[in-house]
Amino acid sequence: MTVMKDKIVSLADKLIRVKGFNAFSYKDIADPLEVKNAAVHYHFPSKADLGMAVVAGEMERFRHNVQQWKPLPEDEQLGRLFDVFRKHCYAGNVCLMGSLAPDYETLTPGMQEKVSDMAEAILEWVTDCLENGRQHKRFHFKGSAGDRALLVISNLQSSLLMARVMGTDTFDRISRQLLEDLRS
Amino acid sequence: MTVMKDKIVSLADKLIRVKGFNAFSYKDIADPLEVKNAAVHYHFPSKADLGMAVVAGEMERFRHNVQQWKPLPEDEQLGRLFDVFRKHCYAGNVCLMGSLAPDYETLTPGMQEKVSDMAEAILEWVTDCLENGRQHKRFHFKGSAGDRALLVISNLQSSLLMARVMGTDTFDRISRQLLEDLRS
DNA sequence: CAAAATACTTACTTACCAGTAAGTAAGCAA
DNA sequence: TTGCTTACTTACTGGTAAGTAAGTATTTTG
Repeated sequence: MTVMKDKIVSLADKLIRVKGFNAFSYKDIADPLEVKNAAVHYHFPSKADLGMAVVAGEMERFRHNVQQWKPLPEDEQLGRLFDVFRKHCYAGNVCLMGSLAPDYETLTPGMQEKVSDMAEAILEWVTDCLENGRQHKRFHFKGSAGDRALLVISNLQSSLLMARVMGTDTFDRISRQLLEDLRS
Repeated sequence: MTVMKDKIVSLADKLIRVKGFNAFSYKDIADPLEVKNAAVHYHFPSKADLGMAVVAGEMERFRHNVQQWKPLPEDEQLGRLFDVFRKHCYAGNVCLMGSLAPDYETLTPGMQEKVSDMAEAILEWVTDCLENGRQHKRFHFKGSAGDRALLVISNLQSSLLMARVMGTDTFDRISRQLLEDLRS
């Protein structure tokens, strides 16, 4: 990936999180980077190509993160995931899933697949994290790890959405509660 | 409200839930109703006016519902709220908050206020429901009722989003877990 | 050194969007 | 029956959207 390509994806990522996929245009990317919209089309012929690159970038960061967290105890691993979301909250972002899921029906099949893959990858990781954490007595919860993981992800996702509407402390109230529930 | 006005709001409601506020146009409303887009502008001069009418309609339904649920025990009242969301899930809808929150930064101040009011009204009701339910020993949970209510709402909201990406049973897995947690 | 690939710009197209101005048919009201 | 209101239609505007074709400067490569 070239420098410009990186800049475009990074800006698109921010725009998707702040304005939503259908509310930003190539102009919103071209202007700040001081190029013409055709330059953006050169790197990403269609908006769906750009969207898929953004999702792919997020997936790569996620995989890199969980790899680095591996030596940590499970409760701390999950805490790191919460930290990622907390940073997004303070930056005024929502998560990619939270932004793209409402627009899901308007996305190309290619993008839908990428979004769906992302959801499954995160769910799988949280499920394993919870399952292992329970075995090591670091987490305590009823029901299956998979169901509990859905609950955790769903909370992380919409706490960012609610924080946007009701203020940033909404995120902290939800995530604190959630972590406390799991630890006791 | 005239018949046509009702039809427009009802169609707009569906479009917001399925495609998102920024992804539907006046044409999407005018065509199925077999009128011209100017007719829609006649009833709702700007798209924000239409959006606010949709939110107001949802608020009215919500107020009407909770009024009707009042005689029920609190756990059943909350169950009814879950039923409303479940029906949306099966209809392929997300909730209004789930759809409008990601687009929040692109909304007019007037719409932002309506969305914010809606969020607070729902939070207030769920908080009271949980608080009263706990006093009557029908709910059991740690922490404040307000924080717990945030968790409940956040789960309802994003379970609809996740259901869209991962399939409808996602909603049931999350909501079942959530209700069981509260009852025991 | 020539050819080819890279990374754009210029200039454009097609399509759609929200919104509006002006007109009209039907109904009601004094 | 005249005037006013309601509920539209017709016809349009200005703006913006995604996307493209053709050209150009720069770098890379055989």
